[in-house]
Amino acid sequence: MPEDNKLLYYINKWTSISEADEAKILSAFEPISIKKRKDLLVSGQVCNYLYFITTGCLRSSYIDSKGAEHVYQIRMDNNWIGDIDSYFTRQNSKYTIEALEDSNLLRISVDRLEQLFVEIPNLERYFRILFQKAYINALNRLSATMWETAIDRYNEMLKEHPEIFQRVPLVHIASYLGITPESLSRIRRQV
Amino acid sequence: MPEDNKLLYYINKWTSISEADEAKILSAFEPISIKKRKDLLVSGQVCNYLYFITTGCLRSSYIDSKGAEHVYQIRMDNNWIGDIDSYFTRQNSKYTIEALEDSNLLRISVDRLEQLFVEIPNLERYFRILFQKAYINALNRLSATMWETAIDRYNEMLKEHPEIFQRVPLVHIASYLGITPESLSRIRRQV
DNA sequence: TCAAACACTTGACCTATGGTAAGAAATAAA
DNA sequence: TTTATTTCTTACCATAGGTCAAGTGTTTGA
Repeated sequence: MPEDNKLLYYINKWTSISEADEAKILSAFEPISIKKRKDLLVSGQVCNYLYFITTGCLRSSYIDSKGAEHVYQIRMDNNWIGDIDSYFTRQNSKYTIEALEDSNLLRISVDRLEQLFVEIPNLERYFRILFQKAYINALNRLSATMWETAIDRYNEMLKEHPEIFQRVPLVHIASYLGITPESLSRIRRQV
Repeated sequence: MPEDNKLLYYINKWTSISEADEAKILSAFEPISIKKRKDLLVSGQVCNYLYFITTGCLRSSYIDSKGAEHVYQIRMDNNWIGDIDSYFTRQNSKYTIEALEDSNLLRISVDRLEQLFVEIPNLERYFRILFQKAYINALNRLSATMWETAIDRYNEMLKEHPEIFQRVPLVHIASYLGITPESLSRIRRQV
C-alpha cells in the first residue's frame, strides 16, 4: 500500500468513501516531517492541526501544578495525534507533543476538516467512530489505572503494545503507566 | 421547556436539526421509567439501548477479577447512559447499570440510531461531538486519577458536581473517585 | 574521540491509601 | 414506634508505590 494511501485505507475500514471524495480528502492534508526531539506542539499554543502519523513515534505530555511532567499518550504509525480539545475549541493547549523518532505526518486544519465534514458526511462518520473508540479506550485505561496494580498494567501493555518497548525510553512508558521509572525498573526485574 | 423536548434542546446546542427531522428523532425514542435500585442493564447481557436521562440518577459499575465492584459513571438529568462498546459491537457488556433514583429515560436501539445517522447527518454530527467531548473528559479524569491526590479529586468533584453529593451515597462517590469509602470519610473530615 | 547528556538500575526510607473490623448515625420498613 | 438496613465514621496495621540519592552503562554531538 502506498505511503499516502494509508490514511484512506484506515478511513475506509470504518466507512466508505467514493473515489472523488478520496481525492478531495487527500488534497486537504498536507504532508510534513519532524525530527526526533523536536516539538510538534508546545504547551500554551493553540493546536492548529490534527495529525495522522504515517511513520514515526510521538508523545504528548503536560506539566502539572507541581511542575512534574506526565506522559499522556504515545502514538506510532497509522494513528492520530494532536490536542483535539484545543483543536476544536481554539483554546490554548496544556500539552506538548514531541517526536520520539524522525516522523512523517499528514496534517489538516480545523477549518478544512469542518468543511470536509459538511461535504463528506461519511468522513464525519469516520470521526464519530474514531472518537467513540477513543472514548472506550480511555475508559478502559482509566479503570486499569484506578483498579489494577502497576504490574498488571505493565503486563497488559507488554502484551498489547510490545512495539512501544522497542522504540520508546522506559521513562516515558513509566509515566504513561502512571508510575515512576524506579518502580517500572523494579517491576521489570520481578517479571 | 417540555420534558420530552429536552433531548432536542441538547442536540440543537451543538448542531441544527430541521423541524421535520426533530419529529423523526423524537418518534425513534421510546420513553421508559425505572424504579430506584432496579437494573437497566445487567453484566453479561448485550446493551440493546442507549438511554437519555430526562430525570433521575443512575450508576454504571463493574466487578473486577478479584470480585470487587467499581463505579464507572454516575449520570443524572440530561445525560446519556449505556455501554456504548456493547451497544455498537453487540458483545456482552461487563457493566451493570442501576437506578439510584426513580428515573425517566428515553431509549433508542442501535438499528434505529444507525438508520437515523444515514437519514440525518447532523444527528451523527451531534454524536461525533458528544463522543469527542466524552473522550476529552475521560482523559481529564484519567490524568486526575493518575497524577492528582484523592483530596484534589474530591475537591474538584465537589466544585464541579455538587448535586451528586446531595443525591448519591458516598460509597459510590468514593468508588467513582477511585478510593475506598473509608478514605473518603477521612478526606471529608480533613476538609 | 571524548565530554556531556541520557537511560536505566539499585538501595534505604517514607507516605498515601487500602484492608479489616467495629460501632454510630441515619433512613426505610414493619 | 420499633426494628432492620443502609450509610458513614473511626482505629489499627499493612503495603504499593513514591522520594531521594547514588551509580553504571550508553548515546549523542561538538
